[in-house]
Amino acid sequence: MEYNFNEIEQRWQNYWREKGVYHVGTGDERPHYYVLDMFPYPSGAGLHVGHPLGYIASDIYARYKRLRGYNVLHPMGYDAYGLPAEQYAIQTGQHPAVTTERNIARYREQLDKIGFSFDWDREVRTCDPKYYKWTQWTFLQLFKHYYDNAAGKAMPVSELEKRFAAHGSEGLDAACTEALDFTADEWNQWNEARRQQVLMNYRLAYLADTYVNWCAGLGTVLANDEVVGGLSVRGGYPVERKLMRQWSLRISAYAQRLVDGLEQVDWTDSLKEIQRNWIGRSEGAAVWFPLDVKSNANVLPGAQAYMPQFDPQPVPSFEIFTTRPDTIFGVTFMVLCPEHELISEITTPEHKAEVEEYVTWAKNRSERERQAEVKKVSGVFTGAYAVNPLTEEKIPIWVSDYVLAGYGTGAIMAVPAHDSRDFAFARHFNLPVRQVVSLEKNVTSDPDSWTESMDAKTGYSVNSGFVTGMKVKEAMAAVIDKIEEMGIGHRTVNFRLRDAIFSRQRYWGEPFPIYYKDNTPYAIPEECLPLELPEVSEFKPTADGEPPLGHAARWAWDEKNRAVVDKILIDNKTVFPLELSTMPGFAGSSGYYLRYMDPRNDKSYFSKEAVGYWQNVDLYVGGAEHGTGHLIYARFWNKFLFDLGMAVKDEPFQKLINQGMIQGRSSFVYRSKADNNLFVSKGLVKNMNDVTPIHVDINIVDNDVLDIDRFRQWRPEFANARFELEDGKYVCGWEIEKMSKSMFNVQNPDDLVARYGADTLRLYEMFLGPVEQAKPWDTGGIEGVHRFLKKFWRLYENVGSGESKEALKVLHQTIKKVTDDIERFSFNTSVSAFMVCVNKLGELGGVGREVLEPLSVLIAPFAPHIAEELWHQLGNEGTVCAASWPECDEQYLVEDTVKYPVQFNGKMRFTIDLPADADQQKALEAVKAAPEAAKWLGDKEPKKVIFVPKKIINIVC
RNA sequence: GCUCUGGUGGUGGAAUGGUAGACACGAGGGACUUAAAAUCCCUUGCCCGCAAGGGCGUGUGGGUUCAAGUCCCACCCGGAGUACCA
Repeated sequence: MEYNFNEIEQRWQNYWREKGVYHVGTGDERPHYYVLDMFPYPSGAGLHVGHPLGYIASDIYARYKRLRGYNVLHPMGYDAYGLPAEQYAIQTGQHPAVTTERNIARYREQLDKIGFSFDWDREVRTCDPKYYKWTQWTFLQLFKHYYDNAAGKAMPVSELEKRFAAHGSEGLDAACTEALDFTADEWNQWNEARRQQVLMNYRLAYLADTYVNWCAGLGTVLANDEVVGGLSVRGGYPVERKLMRQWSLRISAYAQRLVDGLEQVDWTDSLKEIQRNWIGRSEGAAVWFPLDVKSNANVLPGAQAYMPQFDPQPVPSFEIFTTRPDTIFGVTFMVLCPEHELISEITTPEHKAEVEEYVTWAKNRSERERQAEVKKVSGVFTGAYAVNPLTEEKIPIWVSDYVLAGYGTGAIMAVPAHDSRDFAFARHFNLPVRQVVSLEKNVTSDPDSWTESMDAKTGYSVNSGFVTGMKVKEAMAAVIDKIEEMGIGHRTVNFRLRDAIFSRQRYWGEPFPIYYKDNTPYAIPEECLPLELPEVSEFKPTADGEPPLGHAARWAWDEKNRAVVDKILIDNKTVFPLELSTMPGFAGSSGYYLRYMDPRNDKSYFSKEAVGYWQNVDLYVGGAEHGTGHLIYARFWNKFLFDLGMAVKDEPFQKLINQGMIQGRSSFVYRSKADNNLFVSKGLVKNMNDVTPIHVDINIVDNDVLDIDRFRQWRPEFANARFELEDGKYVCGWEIEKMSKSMFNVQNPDDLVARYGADTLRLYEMFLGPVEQAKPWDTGGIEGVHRFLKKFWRLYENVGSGESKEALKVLHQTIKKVTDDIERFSFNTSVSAFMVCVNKLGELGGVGREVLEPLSVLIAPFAPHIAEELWHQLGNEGTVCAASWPECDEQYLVEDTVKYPVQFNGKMRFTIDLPADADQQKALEAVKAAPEAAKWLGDKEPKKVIFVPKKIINIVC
């Protein structure tokens, strides 16, 4: 009987569905294991062969774990909110819910054909109100909590209010936008609006005027990870910085825990490194530099006079951050960012015009312009001076856009000798450079002769007052001690990680459960969730620039009746306007893994029992491109829920594997430049400058040979094409590129499933190479895998009787190899192991069921359909999915003799067979007796003999 | 620039200090067939040689070791992340 994959796969997919074979229950006595894929955004283009790669790998692992006796949670769902559906809606008027629904149906159809073991009863969709109820709920908890640094966790804002009423801000160590200092009396006298304003300074979800990435092309603000090189990741539109009132998540409060948590998880070093870089922790000092308010700074009394907290009439000062406090004696100028509020206060009249012009110019530059011109030095002198608190020198204050508003305090002390950016600036404006660090003790050179700064973090301090002669590290500590003693600064840590901007001026996202009384945001009661996305007449922004929700007629909150009502009823007494922004894509994807544990719960996000049983994700599989977005946000979200006592593990994803991208393999034809209708076969192209390479659809190319007839039909302009052939064929060139429609190199999994079957596709995707590695898709090789499955099938056509020691040995070798390979996620080598096994068993012939039955279980994770079919043909009932993983029995692997490679001076010369228990002496005798040995050993005596049992013999002579 | 990766036949890749190139594709040759498909067999890293055999080979140059694709040092090239983060 032929291997009829279409019929077999259809039959068993139906069976699995009807019997609910993949349905997972929570809480049985089996050990638990949670295998998760990053859920897809259902795009209109459907899946290409790159998408299922990770799903296949995780499916193999999930099935394997199940066969090993685990209760395996393996869910799937959709990240269904997002920009493409909405852009499409703007263009066509088609409601995004409709296109999303349609795309999901298509995805599901494609996924179903591949035979995954997902428990679809647990499916979630981020755009489903039953799901986003909990996204909104979590947002409200973030709104109602602040981060207490002393407690090291999130605490209720209600506690904060009590604290303020009793003690004011005293003794509070909390994450905040701005350090505030007030007494209980002050707090108690403030009105509601003022208090709310103060509380907003601490909330983990807060509304504030912040510089945001404004993307006019998309009509929305974007988070940092959604902008690359000054362009939006989606759509590639330019992004500019703009001061806007936006919701943000105070993710920076968790920066330290996000760094620390990386120690506990089993991720690749490169991904951990990406996250560490993104979080960007750096240790250093915050130092207050006083302004030179009197003109003769050089004769001012001691620096103590400037101590802001002790001076009865504090000298105006500003705070800088430095990672090199040891270089404070080398400061020759200060730089403020163009956004710094001090600029307008300190700029002297004669510099005012120039400074204002520069600041305006700098602020209006697009992010892209600024980044493109990073090498160009620009800046302007304010006319004002600061005083170096340690040297009492007068130091000019400049403004430049190389100092960024968002990092540290937006102000720096410039040490041009030891910072390359300061150096470039100093050279450009002819400012002094003073060496304060040298590699060797007391050895200095003239900085005027330098062509670059000396940024090394090793060496010794020079020209540096009381730290001269100390090692850099000691000098750092000494300077910090000194400034702490003087009360003008302290040791501190800065993070590059910014708070996540959480508002989007878009329609297709979760509405904020927030309404406004007198411009002050208030939470909708949790019992009233979900706040459902309203219908709108248009998906574009409104005429007066409001987000699309501004078009919604029914979008106001009736506080008394606790209901959404018509906007015209707004009276700002009991009916108030609702927030018009929606949440970003990462909102819905940040906690979905927890919801899968208990997806139909309408009382809470997930039950205590469910999370207590499943704990966290054991294995998470997805793309490395989420390193700075989703994987940071989800860890933050989880840590917050952990603080609330909901999540039971501090880290959500224990082990994480990044599947590599599958690249496209594009095919090219070469059109002659001299004759526009002539196409030259690759081998006949003498000079690539004479031809134009043109992308050609990979579907009309087989094994690099072009199907000429189909090429002529492909596009009208090629209808009369002429060809210069080699050996009667037109040979195409190829190149590895991104898989994309425009390059005609997209391979769709459905076509391959129809031609070869899902099992072949699954095996081939794994056979291509290591899961983590990027690799090109080449359909050519799929034939080999398909042939293997046919051979595998044929083994079961004539089942032999009686035991064969040889066949059992092959089986157990394969069990061992495949088990090891799965454990280390080396699926490409397990496919080879199966091929080797089948080749050997094919040679032996007439293999019995004591081999074939375990073998069908062994291959079930990889090729579940054929495994199920053959398992049933052998007379088994039920499903192979619930069988037991075969154990390797070492007794079958014992060898009587071992083939030893024999080396002379480390070079392999020949092999000899020795009994398995041979020792070094026996081995040496055997080697000497071997006829080939004379040639290498001659009459010399071996100087040394290395004998590694069962491995190798090496003779040194 | 910094950080992380990777560099092995015509191609994808294998080899957890111990026979480099498993397995597969492609290519060449053959069997079966009226023919095609399917299937099966042989050859296939490079160089010398009719052969037996030998030499050379894992980006480059050094080193450690009885033994290095694998470990160490320096460099070259590709890919990814990040980018004035003080």
